[in-house]
Amino acid sequence: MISKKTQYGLKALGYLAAQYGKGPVLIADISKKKKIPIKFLETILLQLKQNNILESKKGKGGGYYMSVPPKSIPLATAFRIIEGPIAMLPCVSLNFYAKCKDCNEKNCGLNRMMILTRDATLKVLEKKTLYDLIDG
Amino acid sequence: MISKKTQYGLKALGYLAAQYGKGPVLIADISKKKKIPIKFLETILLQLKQNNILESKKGKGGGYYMSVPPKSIPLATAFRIIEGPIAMLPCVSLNFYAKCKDCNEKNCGLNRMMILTRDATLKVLEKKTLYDLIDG
DNA sequence: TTATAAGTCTATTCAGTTGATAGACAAAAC
DNA sequence: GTTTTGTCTATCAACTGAATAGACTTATAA
Repeated sequence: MISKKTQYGLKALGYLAAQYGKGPVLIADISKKKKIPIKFLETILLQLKQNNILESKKGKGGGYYMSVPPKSIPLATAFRIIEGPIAMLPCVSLNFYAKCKDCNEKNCGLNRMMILTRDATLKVLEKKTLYDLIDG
Repeated sequence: MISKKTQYGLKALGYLAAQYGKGPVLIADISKKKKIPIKFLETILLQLKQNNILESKKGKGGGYYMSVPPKSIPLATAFRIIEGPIAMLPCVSLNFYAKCKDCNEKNCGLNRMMILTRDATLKVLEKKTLYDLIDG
């Protein structure tokens, strides 16, 4: 199960993907349309900006927007920024790897299975993009 | 990321799968070999027993054991008992479904993507079994 | 140049879950 | 009937998730 934060973040990205090319969108607008607590949403959008998924403009007429085509950003990229690892265990994570204490990975049955599921999930998340999050 | 509990539980099952047919195995033995805190392990094994994945015998010569071939139990079954849902969101879960408040599922881009990843994961976890958790 | 509209940052809160431990209890074997 | 083993209840600290409040900064436009 992913966190509410990730769920909110991906929903917001889907909304911004749909508005791509139409200029900045207010946080308050996203919050209202996607039913996301506004203060919570603020922190998520900021994090996405700091990781170059979004850009923003302050002041009147400001807001958040995508500066590259939604199709150019895989879901996996956004997912890793908001949620973190895609893998089910640190010892099979590509981007957040951590060694498994008390366990020889080369020999571990669980490790083998978790690699299989990781690859299956990754195949989807690497191929699909923010464009695919658009409703309808 | 799955919980330590699930990680411990699956490791224990791999160990018991390897001992299939050899009689009861002590909790203390599993704990020692798999480096799992014994009291924590107790609760996990009990839960697996209550869900018919394991059987147990009290008293001298007792312990936990599998009463059906490890190959007959898909990983998905054990996973759902210990961890819960396999899907990333309640609104795409087959066994733990919950409606998505404030969101029309038929229309939701995120919903569509999460179904794809769920199916990819499920394909592995339904096909592989406790037998595949055996080390080596 | 000032009023206002927006995003940015810090900090705090509260609830729930995770991971773990202690100790009493119950049943089976010898 | 004593020892060995699993079962149950209770409790705990630590962490994380989700959310909120409020002060601060920057940009626009009148």
